[in-house]
Amino acid sequence: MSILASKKVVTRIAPSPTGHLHIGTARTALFNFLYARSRGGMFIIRTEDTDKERSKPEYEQEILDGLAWLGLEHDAFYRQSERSAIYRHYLEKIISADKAYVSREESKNNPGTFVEVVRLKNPNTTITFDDEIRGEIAFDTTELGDFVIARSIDDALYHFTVVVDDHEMGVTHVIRGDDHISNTPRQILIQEAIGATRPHYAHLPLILAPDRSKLSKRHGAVMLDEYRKDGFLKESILNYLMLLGWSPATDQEIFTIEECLRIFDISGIQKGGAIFDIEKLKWFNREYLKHYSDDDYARYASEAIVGTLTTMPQYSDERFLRLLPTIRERVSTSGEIHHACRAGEYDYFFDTPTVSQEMLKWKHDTSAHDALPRLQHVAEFIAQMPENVSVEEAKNALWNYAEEKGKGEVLWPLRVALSGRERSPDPFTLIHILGSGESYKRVRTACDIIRSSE
RNA sequence: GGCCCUAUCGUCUAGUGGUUAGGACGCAAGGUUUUCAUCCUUGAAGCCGGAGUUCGAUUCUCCGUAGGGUCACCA
Repeated sequence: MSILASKKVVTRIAPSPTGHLHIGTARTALFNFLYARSRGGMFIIRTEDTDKERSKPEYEQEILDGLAWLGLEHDAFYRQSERSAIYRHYLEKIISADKAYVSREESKNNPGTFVEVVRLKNPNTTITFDDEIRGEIAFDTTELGDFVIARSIDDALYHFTVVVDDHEMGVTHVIRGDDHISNTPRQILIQEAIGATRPHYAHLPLILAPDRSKLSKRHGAVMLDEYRKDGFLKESILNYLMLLGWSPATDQEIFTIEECLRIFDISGIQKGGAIFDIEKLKWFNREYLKHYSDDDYARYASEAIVGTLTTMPQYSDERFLRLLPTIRERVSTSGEIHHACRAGEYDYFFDTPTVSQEMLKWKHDTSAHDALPRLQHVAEFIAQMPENVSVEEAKNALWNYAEEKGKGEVLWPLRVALSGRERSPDPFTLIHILGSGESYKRVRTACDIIRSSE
C-alpha cells in the first residue's frame, strides 16, 4: 500500500449559507459521510460564507440542523468567515512568489470606484485530472486568463478559500456535485500556486427535475425541510438519496445506514444525472413506516392531525386509535394524513355523516327502499354486539345474513349508512372503529331517511 | 455560442462481445369473503441514431443527435 493510499481519508461538505438546505446538498453530504466513515476517516462540515451579503446565520443553522437530523454527524466544523488571516497568509505568500499579483482596477460591483483585486498568474497550461467517477478530464486553462482570486488582500474569493481550506484541513477526497467539474481546473491552478497536493476528485451526477434540468425551486419541493415537515422519515430520505445515482449492483433496495456504510463504494456511482422521483420516495416512506409500532405510529399520525378535524380526537381517544390501521394502509406520509383530514376525509369517523338515498342503492336500477328491510335486520344484529366489537366479531355476526341476501345487497347500504361515502373501509371495520352503539344509531338514521322519502 | 459532462423500460437501475436484457417505483389486468385501501398473481414497457472493429455488437472505437452543466470582483 502506498503512502498516499494509507493516508487517513478526509472528506467535507462545503455548503454556502445563502439558502435553505437543498436535497442535493443533503445527498452530497451523505456520500461524503459514507465515504469517510466507511474508511475510518473524517467528515468535515465547512460553511463557505465568504459572500457577506448573501450569507445568513439562520441558513447556516438550518443546514446544520438538517444534516444532524439525518444523522450525518461531522468530526469538525469550520466557518470560512473566521479564517481570513489564513487566506491572507497564502495570498501574500503567492504574491511574493510572483504567482499572483495585485491589480488596481475599476470595481465591477461598484463602478466608478477603484479596488485592488488579486489575480492569479495563469501559466496557461492544460490541466488534466483523474475523476474517480468519470475518468480523465482535460481542460485548456488559457481561456480562464488571470482570474481574480480575492476582492482584496483581506477578502479572498471562493476558489481560493476552497483550495486553501482543503489543503489546510487535509482533505483527501473532494466529493461534490457535477456542476463543479468546470471549477476544478482553476482550483488545481491555485493548488499548484500554493504548493498543495491535489486531492482525489469525485463528481457526483446532479439530481434532476422531471424535465432533466437542474432541480430547483420552480420544480416544487427541493428543500430537505419541506420533506421533513411532510412527514418523510430520515431513514426513507437517506435510503432514497443513497440509491439515487448509486447502485450496490444487487437487487437489494432497503438499507440501514450501517449496511450503507459496509457496502458503499464510489465505483457504484452513476455517471448520468438522476431524476428525483417523489413516488419512489413515498414508497420508501411506507416501507419504513411499516416497521413502526402502533404506539409510534399513533404519535406520528396524531401530530399531523392536530387542528384538522371538526371534532378533535385526543391521542387517547379510543376511536382514533382504532382508526389508525385504516389510515396507515392508505397514506405514505403524515403530510398526506394532514391533507386528508383537512379535506374532511376522516370526519365521518367522528361526526355523523350525511347519508344520501341515492348512494344507498346497491345497483342503480334498484330503489333505496330495497335496502330498508336489510338495514333494519342488520340493525338488530348490531344491537346485540358489545360496544367494543372487533372486526372479526362484527363480520361473524353479519356474514351469514349477507351471504343469504346477497353480499352487495346488504354490505353496500350498510357501509354507506355508516360512512356516508362511496368509498370507505369495509363495514365490519367501520363498526369496529365506530363502536356498536354509534353504528346502530347510524343504521337507524339511514332507515329513517329511506322511510321519509315515501 | 466556447468549454466540459452524459446517454439501458415513463423513472431509479443491474448486466453481457453470443442473455428469453434482470430488479424496483409507477402503470394496467385478474384475484384475495361488496366499494376504497392493503396483499397476491400476471402483464405492457428499454439498450438514441449512423458508420467501423468482429463470425457476432446493447456492450469496443469514431461521427452524429439529444439532454445537461458551466462560462462573476457568487458559491
